[in-house]
Amino acid sequence: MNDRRTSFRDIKSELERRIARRVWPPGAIMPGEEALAAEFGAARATVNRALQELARSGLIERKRKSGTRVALYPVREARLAIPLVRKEIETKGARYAYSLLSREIVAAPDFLRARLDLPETATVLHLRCLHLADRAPFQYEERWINLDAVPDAAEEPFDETGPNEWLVANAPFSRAEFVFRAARAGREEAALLQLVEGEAVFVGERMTWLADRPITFVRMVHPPSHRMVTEI
Amino acid sequence: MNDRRTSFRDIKSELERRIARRVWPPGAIMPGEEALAAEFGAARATVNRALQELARSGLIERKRKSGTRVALYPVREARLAIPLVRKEIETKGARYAYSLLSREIVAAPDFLRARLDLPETATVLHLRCLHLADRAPFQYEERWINLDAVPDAAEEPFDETGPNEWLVANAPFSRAEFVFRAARAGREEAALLQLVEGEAVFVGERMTWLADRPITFVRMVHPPSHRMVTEI
DNA sequence: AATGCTATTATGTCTAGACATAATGAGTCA
DNA sequence: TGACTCATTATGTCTAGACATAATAGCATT
Repeated sequence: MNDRRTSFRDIKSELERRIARRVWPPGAIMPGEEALAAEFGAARATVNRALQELARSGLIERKRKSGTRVALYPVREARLAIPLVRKEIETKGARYAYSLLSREIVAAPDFLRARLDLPETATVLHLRCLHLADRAPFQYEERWINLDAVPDAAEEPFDETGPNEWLVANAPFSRAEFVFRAARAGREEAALLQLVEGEAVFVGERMTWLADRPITFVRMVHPPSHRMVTEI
Repeated sequence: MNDRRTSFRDIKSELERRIARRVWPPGAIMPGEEALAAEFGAARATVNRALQELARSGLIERKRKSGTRVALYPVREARLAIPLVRKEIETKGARYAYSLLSREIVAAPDFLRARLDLPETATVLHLRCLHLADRAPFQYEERWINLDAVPDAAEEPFDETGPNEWLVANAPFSRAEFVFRAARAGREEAALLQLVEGEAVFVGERMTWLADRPITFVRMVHPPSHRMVTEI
């Protein structure tokens, strides 16, 4: 028999169970790390790790001196995987195709400078692409790449593979910000996605930074049939 | 002078910086924990924590025996916080208001039986509510609660506070599925959200289960000004 | 009553050392 | 050649003890 030591996972799931069974109802203060460590026969650091993970997932709230309490309104977190468009399409069993619509190096437009906090002198690579699934338009991508941060991008044609694939392999990021919203298709978007103008489109925007240097901003427009799905 | 010890945060950001500067390009193997610990003059556990956090954020990949390498195709996961509508509105500094539009107990409609995998005999509580931020419509909520799983809900009037607040405190869930999409506002939705019919709305749908028992299905409709924001 | 100091307390983080475990590769045997 | 065993190695986790830090409560002072 392998009597393993109690792991932080065991402690974590036992605490989860107790919270679910309302041994500690929402808002209640839980025992301190010291007490839990004694109960589980583990070191305080082990209990600490379990509690920190629970706090990160939003189930409990911790404050120095005050102690640890079960969250009153647990902010549940869904993990939203952000795959490459190509992978996303291939996962659905459809054939992926890509086409580059335009490519130009320009001074950063005002809205972009504001969004990414770029200097006046910044030049960017502006790309417009279309991603298709089984010949049907799947995503219209409009992207700006900060050439000060990623000068190599200026040498890339991006005519065979999309800029996301290249960036993923060549310009890692440490921070990203996502915005999702609904909008009406403009004339150009509608034409590209084969929609009626004014149709509802699902828009995702992403900004990425690497150690506070802005890397890229991308707008991804999907037809209304698109579903963004996730689960806990 | 207080020459503080090097923290796992310092190590983490220094490693991030080096990855950014391509000291270790994507795919490259980084030094082992032991070596990094020696370099930074810290304990291995401290380096370990920094590396684990970087791995969790997707920037690096770790494997026993093989070592740690900079991710080639970082599969990034955004954490999507799903707060209570009320909290969401209050966080923005707006005044929250709620109103119940209708409440009835009915046999589960077909589409719902299919979505939640309910038996033919299932009865559900059907609620329609409106959430307002500073008197402006913020979210139209249409909800079905499985009364077989949550019988107490039948006793609740839901005229003062919304069903989500009650459920959060009274019916925990273990699994949830989310769908986000764009759609055009129907006549009723448009009227309630004070929009023109056919306007683009942001729709979120959520299904929850507790140990495989379906709890509730909710459709949340937002006006096009709505932004769902998250970051890594 | 209001303010400021101080002790207390629970969490946050670090260290040093240990054992656990997965993955690899080399060596052994049929 | 192929299957198996075993040593090696880097990460994964745990322990015990220590100091750091934020937040609080109580006390003293104004």
